Amino acid sequence: MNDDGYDHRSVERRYQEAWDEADVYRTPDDVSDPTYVLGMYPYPSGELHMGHVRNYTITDAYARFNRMRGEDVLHPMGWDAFGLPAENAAKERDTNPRDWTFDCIDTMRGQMESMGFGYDWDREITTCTPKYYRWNQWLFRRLHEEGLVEQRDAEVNWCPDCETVLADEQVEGEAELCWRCDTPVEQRELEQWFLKITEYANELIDALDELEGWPDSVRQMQRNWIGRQYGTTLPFEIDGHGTVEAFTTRADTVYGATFFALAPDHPISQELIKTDDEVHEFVHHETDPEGDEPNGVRTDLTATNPVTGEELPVFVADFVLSDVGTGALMGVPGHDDRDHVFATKMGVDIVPVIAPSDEDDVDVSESAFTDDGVLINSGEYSGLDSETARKEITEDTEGAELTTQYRLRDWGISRQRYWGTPIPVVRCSECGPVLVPKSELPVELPEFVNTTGNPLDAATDWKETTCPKCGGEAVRETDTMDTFVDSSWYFLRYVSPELTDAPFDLDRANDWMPVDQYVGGIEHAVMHLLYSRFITKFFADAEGLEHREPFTNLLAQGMVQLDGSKMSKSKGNVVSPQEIVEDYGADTARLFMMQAAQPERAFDWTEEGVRSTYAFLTRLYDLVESFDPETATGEHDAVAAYVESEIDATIAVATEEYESLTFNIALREAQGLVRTLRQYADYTEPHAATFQRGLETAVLLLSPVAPHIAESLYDELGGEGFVVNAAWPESDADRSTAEDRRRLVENTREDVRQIIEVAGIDDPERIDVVVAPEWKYRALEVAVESDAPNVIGELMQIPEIKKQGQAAADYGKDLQAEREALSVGLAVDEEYEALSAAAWLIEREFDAPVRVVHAADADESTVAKATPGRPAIDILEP
RNA sequence: GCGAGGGUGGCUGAGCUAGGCCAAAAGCGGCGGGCUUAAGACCCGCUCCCGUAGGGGUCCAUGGGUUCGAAUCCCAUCCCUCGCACCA
Repeated sequence: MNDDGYDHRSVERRYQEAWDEADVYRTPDDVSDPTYVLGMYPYPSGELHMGHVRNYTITDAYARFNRMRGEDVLHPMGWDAFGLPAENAAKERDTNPRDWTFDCIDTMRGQMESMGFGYDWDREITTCTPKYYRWNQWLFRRLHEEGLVEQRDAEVNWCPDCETVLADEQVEGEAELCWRCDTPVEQRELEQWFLKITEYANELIDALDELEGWPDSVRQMQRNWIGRQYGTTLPFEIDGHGTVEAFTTRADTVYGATFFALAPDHPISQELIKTDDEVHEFVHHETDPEGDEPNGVRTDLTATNPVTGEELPVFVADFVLSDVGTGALMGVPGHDDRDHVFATKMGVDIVPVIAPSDEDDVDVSESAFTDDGVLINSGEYSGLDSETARKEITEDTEGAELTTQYRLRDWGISRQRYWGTPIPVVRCSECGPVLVPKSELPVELPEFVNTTGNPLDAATDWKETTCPKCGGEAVRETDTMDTFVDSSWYFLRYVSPELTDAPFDLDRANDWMPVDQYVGGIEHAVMHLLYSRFITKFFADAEGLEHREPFTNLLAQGMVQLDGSKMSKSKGNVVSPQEIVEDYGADTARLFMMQAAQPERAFDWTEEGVRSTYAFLTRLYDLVESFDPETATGEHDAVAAYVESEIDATIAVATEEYESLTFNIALREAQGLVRTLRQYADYTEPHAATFQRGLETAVLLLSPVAPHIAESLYDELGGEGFVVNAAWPESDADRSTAEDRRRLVENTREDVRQIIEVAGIDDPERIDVVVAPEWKYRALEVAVESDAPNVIGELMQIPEIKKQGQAAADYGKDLQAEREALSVGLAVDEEYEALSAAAWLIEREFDAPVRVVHAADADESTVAKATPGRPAIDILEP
């Protein structure tokens, strides 16, 4: 298909084999503190898609860059191999999840290899193997030992299509759809195993502040998810039903409480159903928690306000949620929007108790005033500001307590599916649930049975066992773990994937962790990343891991789109990586993706972009091929000096950009260098050593992203060994000086063009570029440093300047006028040199000889116009 | 509603966390030129307005402010994207 381009197929195959043979991506166990670069491991669907390619190209390029800079690098890959799709696929294809999964893994590993991703495959992990998941079971035991596992009946999210429970995090949007299959989620009451992530809620939220290597958006999402709120629990007496605690963040508004409300499934509501027909009617028929309107029914009960002693009417209301706060609340219609709506609807009093300030009156008849302010109508507390009042009211009130509430719930990990880690518990009629002893781990999955329910229920031989405690008859727990348990610690397993007596080697993990750069999709902002942080903290507390956070730097990579929308099978707008590799090669695909946009931004895949990237690689290939140092007999002239300075500038910029993972900018530089080299060869006979260095530099700078062709060209240029192991090019160029030089050259060329155009010069005979006299640089320096009100006086103190007479006075006036904007740029010699080196560009463009001259060698009226950073230009017409 | 991030020249999109080097990078598209039998590719320019020597004008969502000076800082408004949401 692309017969015009270089032969990517043979190049890529050759080096993939060579790397493999030389084992170049291996990270030996004895290296010390390698740079740990990790992409989120994939679910082995059997098909590598563009999102994967982008994700793993980022980590691969970064890993290669670090390796070339002499770092030891840990860059492993594995498989998030448990999960429901395997069960569905097995049913469809009449096979079993294990065979299907391993087939998929083999296919995907092959696809990754064809992309040239450099992984240490000796560290590959596969979560569906007993040697991995036994450590999930071990982890479950350890969590249990530390009191962080709990079994309880719970109202759970149930996906009828997946036939399993979902964590809150796995239910999406207002419509409450399953994150995997978009089926509306139902509620069910089931006995569930929970991991008490809430015990870590405070640290999980507080430590976010220190995670400076994470995007703000992700940190904010986690903060929201954890949802910490400081407030007060107040005890309300309800006669005949005892004390009911109500949580409020606004204890300062307690004098404005005019009703009390209970959730429909609150125990008291449930009791009232039996005796109160209206409550029964409401709870069973009218309640509409999904609706926008708050609905409720008045009961015969009253609740005693613990601060004022007032009796408040008690309602059962559907906007009160049993899993928020205590499932009961005090209603303050004057200062809460929703309470206001409800009170208006039910005809409850609305009393203002907070005013914006001392003097202000507040009108709450139409809408609530929800800001903090000053208390009014609040007895002894009137006149206090909201914050103080909250504190005092809480302190003064018997039974009131400062309370912190979280939105975060414990992590329900029970899944009623086959293809997951069996929860290592046996249920004994005598002893209840008993943990499977450590010595009997792993509890391995039985053979798959194709059935409608949970295959583990159907596996009778497996299910029926004896109690480890009393030896009596017992059955195994048939629930398996959420696969997020697998991924909550897999990054630790890579450190010692074969270890048989612990999940990971502690000493090595202490040395190698945390992951220096983690890369993956934003969809894991809460779930996976929160669980991983939780489990890491647990390992720190329980197992002596010396790190409390797993990922130092996190990059959430953007989407790969087609025509502005996400690629997806359902939309049928998928570009297959395999086809691109076939047609253009992995290097083209990788380079195109990396240069198209910053890694965190979405970008559009375009056929045109791919073609032009391929054409670029082909041009580079041809340029290297056609270069013969023997026949390149050019001098080391001004042009060569220019090319050299460009090589150095390119290295300086590209290196910085690679460091910050802004590959797009680094690659633009590298591509710019190739263009410069082509122009060089086009314009004159190149100087062999300079040209050679330029080509080598371009190849090295491109190699992290386009490794195959880089190997081939590196070899062609006489490089030793693999480019993978080559040293990153060095330059002593300073980026800002390099940029000053480029700007000077660009501005000067621009000026020449403008003059020629505006003055209507058709065919210039000669172009003189005159650098400003040295004393002006000196004067500029003085002016920048001076804080005298008028710089001219100060300048005239300097003999060297003073003797310039009127010229000095004129320039001094200019400097004074622009006083605040002045800054020192290049020195006179640097300017002269930069311009001399770039003169050929002007010559070539206007086909006229260019002289770059010092002020001393030029005519006085011309020199007068030259200033530092802005040479005078004199164009001679025939 | 709450929170986060944004609104830049025909389009895409840098710069804006350290205000002056910003009429504002780069790419695309468009225009002109070179190369070529020709097309493509490639190379060189131009692409807000005015201007016969590098000048001037207007400009970075809108309106105000700070400053000698603002795309860059502050305030308000409008719009967009994302996350959370009857959260007490």
